[in-house]
Amino acid sequence: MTIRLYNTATRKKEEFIPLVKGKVGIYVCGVTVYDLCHIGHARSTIVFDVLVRYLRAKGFEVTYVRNFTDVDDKIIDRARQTGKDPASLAREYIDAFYKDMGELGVLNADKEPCATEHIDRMISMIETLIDKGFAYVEGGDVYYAVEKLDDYGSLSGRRLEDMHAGSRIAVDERKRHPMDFALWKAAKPDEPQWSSPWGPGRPGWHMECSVMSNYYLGPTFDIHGGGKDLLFPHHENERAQSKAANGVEFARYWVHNGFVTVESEKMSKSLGNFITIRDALKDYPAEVLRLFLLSKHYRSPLDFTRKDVLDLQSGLIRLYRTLQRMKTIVGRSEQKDQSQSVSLVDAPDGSFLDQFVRNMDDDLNTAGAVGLIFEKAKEMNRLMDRQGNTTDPEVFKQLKDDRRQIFLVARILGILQDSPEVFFTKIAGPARVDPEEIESMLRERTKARTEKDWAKADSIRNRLQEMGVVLEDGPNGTTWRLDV
RNA sequence: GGCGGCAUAGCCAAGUGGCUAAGGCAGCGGUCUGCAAAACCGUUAUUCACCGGUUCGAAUCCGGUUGCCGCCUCCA
Repeated sequence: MTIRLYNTATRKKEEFIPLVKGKVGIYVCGVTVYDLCHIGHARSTIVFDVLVRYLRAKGFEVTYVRNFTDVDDKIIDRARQTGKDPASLAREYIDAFYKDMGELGVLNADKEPCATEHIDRMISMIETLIDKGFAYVEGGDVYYAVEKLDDYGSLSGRRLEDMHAGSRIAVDERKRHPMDFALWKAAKPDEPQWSSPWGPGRPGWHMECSVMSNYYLGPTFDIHGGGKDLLFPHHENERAQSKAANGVEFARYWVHNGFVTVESEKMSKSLGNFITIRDALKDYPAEVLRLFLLSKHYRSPLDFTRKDVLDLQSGLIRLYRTLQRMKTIVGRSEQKDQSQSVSLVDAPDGSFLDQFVRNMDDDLNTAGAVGLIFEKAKEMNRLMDRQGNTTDPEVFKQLKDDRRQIFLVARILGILQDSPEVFFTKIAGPARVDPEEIESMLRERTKARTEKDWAKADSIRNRLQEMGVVLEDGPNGTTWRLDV
């Protein structure tokens, strides 16, 4: 069964057939490291994290490249404002990226290059472009001539004439065409700079991705990803540079994720509605955020509202309750043999795993996949309800098998990775209760209940409720948990 | 002005030509319980913004209308 991906270049869902059978090269535009990452960055990073996990689960050998843009106007500006050195500022936010994305369960890419590590190769590519007549030098700057590439604009579906007509931006008169863009920028005083055949300077933004993707994955590779906003001009220009320099096709499948809005408004510094991952993590456990970002199709816009996130949190709590219940009934899951006993590749038709694969194969329908997990959890609860106190080995086997399957798909989505206790603690916040005291109150209440002193039993329960403790009377006695 | 996308129940959200329109949240009724909690069962869209068209058959394809959004400038 093959994966179908929506290819922005053709505006269609297409069957994904890798260049080399069984192998996938994927390049995703990372972040410019001048500030903390926000939930929009989180969405993009998580979507491609899941894509890579899924490809691997399908048996592909994946080379995943995700870059850091560590030289750029914004970094230079921010460094100036804060009196920091641009390089150390970049380092600081690279560290912050790993910390924040790590908390969200994002795995590292195979290659995570910084632009500044590839300056020499960028210079070489610019030289090639000049030699081939696709670029020209003006003073210490080098520009790419968009008119020289016959299909410039085809990736983003634009025509040069249309853009020309709508453009109201002051055009640098050194450019031969208004849409020409800088490959190399002459250095201004006090800016990071590297020597080049055109004098000291730094590369234009698009160069790094052309060079690094080609360097790690070859001139033609399988998947290029990034946020929708990067389609133009960034990806269009990347593609133009590489195609012109290498004379072959660049990325074969272009995958773009949609934007995150906050309470129906685009995140922007001026509106003050920028939500950093760090701030979001103060309000919600990482998995709630992760699941929320995967609960809508990756290409659709996603509105981040408190109500919707909390609604989803309620759902995740229910999944964890099911897992906790499983633990008390059939015991802990055995991590080791999980991967051997269940597999994505030979799932029987119509089975849970088969349905999961069908959803994910269809342009990474994580929302549909999440729905399946809820259905499976309900099925497990039903089994546990029906079984009650008995210990039917058949039921045990079924439950364990169900749990293995849930964990298999949850690992691909990167959820349900906490133990239920840890998860509930994250939601309830740091414990303010003394377990000893609760146990003692519980004993008192149990005594009252055996004496059918309901008034006393209920008053104890109410007191515990006020302490944030919820009781559950079951056939095997009373258990307590933090109210979430 | 150019390009693109989206409109599915109270809210969020799958489904893109044909079984009874997934799932979650919230609500209501029920089972269980001394009462709760949790879980489960039932229930909440004869209908998928609106109007036409294609088809034996459309939420799903085509045309139009309305509304919302994104990109065209740094942006995940």
